[in-house]
Amino acid sequence: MTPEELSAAVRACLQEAVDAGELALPASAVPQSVRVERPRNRDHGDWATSVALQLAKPAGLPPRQVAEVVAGRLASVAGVKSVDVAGPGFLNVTLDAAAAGELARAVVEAGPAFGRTGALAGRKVNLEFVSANPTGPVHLGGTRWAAVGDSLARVLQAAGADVTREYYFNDHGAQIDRFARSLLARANGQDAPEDGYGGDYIEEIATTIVTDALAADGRDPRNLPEPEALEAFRSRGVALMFDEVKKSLHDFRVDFDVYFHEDSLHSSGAVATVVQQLKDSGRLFEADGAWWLRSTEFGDDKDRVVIKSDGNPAYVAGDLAYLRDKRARGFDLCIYLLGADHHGYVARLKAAAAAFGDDPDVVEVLIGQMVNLVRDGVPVRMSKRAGTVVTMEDLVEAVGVDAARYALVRSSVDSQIDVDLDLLVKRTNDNPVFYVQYAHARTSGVGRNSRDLGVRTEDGFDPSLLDHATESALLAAIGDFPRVVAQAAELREPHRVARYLEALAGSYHKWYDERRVTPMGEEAVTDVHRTRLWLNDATRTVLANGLDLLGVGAPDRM
RNA sequence: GCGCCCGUAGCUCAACGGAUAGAGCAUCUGACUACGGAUCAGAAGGUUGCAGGUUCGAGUCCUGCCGGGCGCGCCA
Repeated sequence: MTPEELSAAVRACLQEAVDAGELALPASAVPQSVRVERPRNRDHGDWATSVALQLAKPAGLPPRQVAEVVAGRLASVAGVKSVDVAGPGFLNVTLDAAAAGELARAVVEAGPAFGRTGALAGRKVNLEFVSANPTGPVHLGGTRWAAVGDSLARVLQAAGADVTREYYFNDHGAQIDRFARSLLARANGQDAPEDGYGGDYIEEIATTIVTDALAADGRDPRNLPEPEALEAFRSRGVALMFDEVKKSLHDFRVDFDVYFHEDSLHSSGAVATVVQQLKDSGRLFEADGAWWLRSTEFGDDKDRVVIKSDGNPAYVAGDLAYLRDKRARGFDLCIYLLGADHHGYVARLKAAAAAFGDDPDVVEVLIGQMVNLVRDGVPVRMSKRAGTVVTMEDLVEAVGVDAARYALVRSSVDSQIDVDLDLLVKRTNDNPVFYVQYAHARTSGVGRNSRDLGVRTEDGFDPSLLDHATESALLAAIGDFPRVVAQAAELREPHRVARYLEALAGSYHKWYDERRVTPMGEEAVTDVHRTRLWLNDATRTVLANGLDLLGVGAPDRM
């Protein structure tokens, strides 16, 4: 029996009780779906629901009395072993071992599909994340958003959404000009300008640009007149940096469906069109020589300049056109994953939607807190000047993709997290990813061993044999997976999957310690071995599906 | 000053408004002569920053403080 089936059974019992006049409840008070959860304390049964507590008030009865009514009916449902009313009115349900054990087969047969739901079916979602400026490599903060964003995309897809991963490439404006000037200066052996970029990578790119140009046609771009030289270094530099960023992301197993170039919004005239539309609809006003969007009408804390007094579009102009573009491409939900230093954008992006008469709820902004670099327990301020910037490549080189992704995705984005490179390099066991991966490797090993000794799942399955406490705990954990995934998708919190996997791995290790799958010596193969192998394989399926949602490998051996 | 996030075990972090607040690491004690000990069993460790409030029930919601982070450009 799956939790979904139990939930439906509880609801049916409620409905019956209402129909029979045992509960005086308005039809609207009967919940559409009853929440069934694993109790924290295993003594409280396999599953629990607090529905009686919630219905006590509308029913005008003490909660325990409501619970008794439901319990009486639920106890006779096939597969339910016992129902207890506990505490203030919780319903604690224990399933027949056989009914609970059926889950093992269902999971194995579902395979990679187990955990997928239709919770977000029909939603066309644009998920924008990382979107770092092409003026340098992806740093630690961007790495967090890469891990979280990609995992969130996978979780949303598992919930049935149609997801496009998108990267907004800010290849337009003053920052890029500074980048180009920095490259040119370095190519000429000069220091970077005061407001420029000075990392080693600038030197490398500058050198590459010159070398490539000389190899191509023998013309040194440094000898061009300054405007042309700047343009040469700008376009080549951005392209090289872009390639490097893409490569880092790819090596981190994060590939975007769309790399959107901000510059294209300006060169295509999209920005001009959008500005004209806003002028026509009276959403813009002129003051101090500039054109302003009256975004305060839509919840922003101040109005925003869209066209600067020098006639050039301000950054928001690109945001406006970009959101229009996303909507025109058919997305009904546009999620932005941004760092805490951008939280001021939330109101602005919502206003960008509202200014066009669009529903602000199509824009959803997730603000993630910063990543601190720590060395020996002391926070290190990341600074390009001091050479203390840690990049995505540094992190991967130090701990590997699996450990890096897992460490960054297992915490809520609301929490600031500390990354201590020295610690991660020294004691990688600190990372719970190995606990989870080891559990998967163990399921694989058990499968290999038992099959070598002739245990075949297809020869038998008797779920009533799964009667040990560690077995009901493991089955309950397995059964919880679809709910966890759906909840992670709904709340946009992929870290829940990681925490769930740690608990599942724990349940598996405890079971492994208590129950043996592989026959000993000349022992004959029986349904006990076969049935346990089903449970082993079911666990392996869920661990693999869960790790996949995090973009972390599920090794067969470690 | 205003806005957003955070404050939970020694450390890093969890916990749809639910029952005795949980994991990992660190500390201590046990378990390999048969599935890999990257494991398991157990101990210790907490006034969930403080003070009020909401209700059957608050780490979670509301108000006010205290502490930390990040923002508040005709920069991008």
